[in-house]
Amino acid sequence: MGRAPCCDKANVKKGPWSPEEDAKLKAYIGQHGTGGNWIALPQKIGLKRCGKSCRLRWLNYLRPNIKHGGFSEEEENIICSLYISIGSRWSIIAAQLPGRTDNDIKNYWNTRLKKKLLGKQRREQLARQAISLKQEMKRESDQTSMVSEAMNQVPYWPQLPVAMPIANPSQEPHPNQDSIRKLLVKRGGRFSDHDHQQQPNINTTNFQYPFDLSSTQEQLYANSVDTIASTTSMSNTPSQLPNTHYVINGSGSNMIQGFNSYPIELDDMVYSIPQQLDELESFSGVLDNVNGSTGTSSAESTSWGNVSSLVYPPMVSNYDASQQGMLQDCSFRESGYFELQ
DNA sequence: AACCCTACCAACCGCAGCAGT
DNA sequence: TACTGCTGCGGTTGGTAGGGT
Repeated sequence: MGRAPCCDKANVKKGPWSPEEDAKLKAYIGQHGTGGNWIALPQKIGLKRCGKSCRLRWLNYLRPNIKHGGFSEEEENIICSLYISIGSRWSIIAAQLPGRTDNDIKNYWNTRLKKKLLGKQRREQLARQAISLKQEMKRESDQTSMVSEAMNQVPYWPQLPVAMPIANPSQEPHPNQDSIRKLLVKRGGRFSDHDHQQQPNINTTNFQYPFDLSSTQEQLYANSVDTIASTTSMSNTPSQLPNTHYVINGSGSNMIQGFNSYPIELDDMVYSIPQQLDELESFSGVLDNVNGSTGTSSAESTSWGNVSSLVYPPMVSNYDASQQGMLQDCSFRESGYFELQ
């Protein structure tokens, strides 16, 4: 029944790897590969390490052609675009960036990109608030003589949609669910029994990324954007904004789109993200909810088939929605999409 | 010089799905 | 069929370097 225990946890070394350990692991894998069994590997080499630890060390640090730090602007754009599109599926995002590991990208996002984007958003919102305050003061001074009339007016700040689950009217699987799933699987995702078998093999020295390593960063970026855009509902929902078109698809694809047919600059992206301020933080949370996932990881290992009938409209502050004139434009289409137009 | 704070990053941990027995 | 190990993934933690006071 079963197999031998993974490792004796009381007898394994933890913490930073020494150069000697690195050399041993690198030399062994370079010569023999991992043998498809990370658990047995440390014993073979004579390392007092857990197999998981060896695997992590190899994948994140010792593997050939690994790049550390120094993310380019193109790479930043790719990371942001994909994060907005698919959430914190770091392995899929990493598959788009040659030499980058999911851990590296995750760290880079958490320590820099997230702050960069949030900071940008906050500055932008403050600027908008200042303008609005000015307008409001002007409006009030204009209206001091019309107080009684104003009492009968429609409230200035209209009621906005709130983040409540809304039943998907159609209950039908989204037609693009399959293509999206295929894309993510192709990128190395894990979404179903069938999909799992198609994961790229990363366990030997002849590891290859699932894309053309000769591609330039620009091509990679364009490919990532175009591929995802082409697999989703761009064609039947033309963009109304100059840069982007966002759809929270509640009928199964659990995609939030932020793509058009040309690259989105980081700055543009900040302005076109529909949610305000902390919404960026909760992007993955929204995805979690849509996925029905209750764990800490965002949609980790969630089957697309589980996604069913919940639609979470983006939360937009009354203030910002009013400023942007978006209220009347927020609508549910018959198809079950919620759109910001 | 000493302390504190912040940012960064390597590594660990727990979970989920698959596979072997 | 049930149990349990293996693998991969994403979230989190802890050590450390660097800057400020």
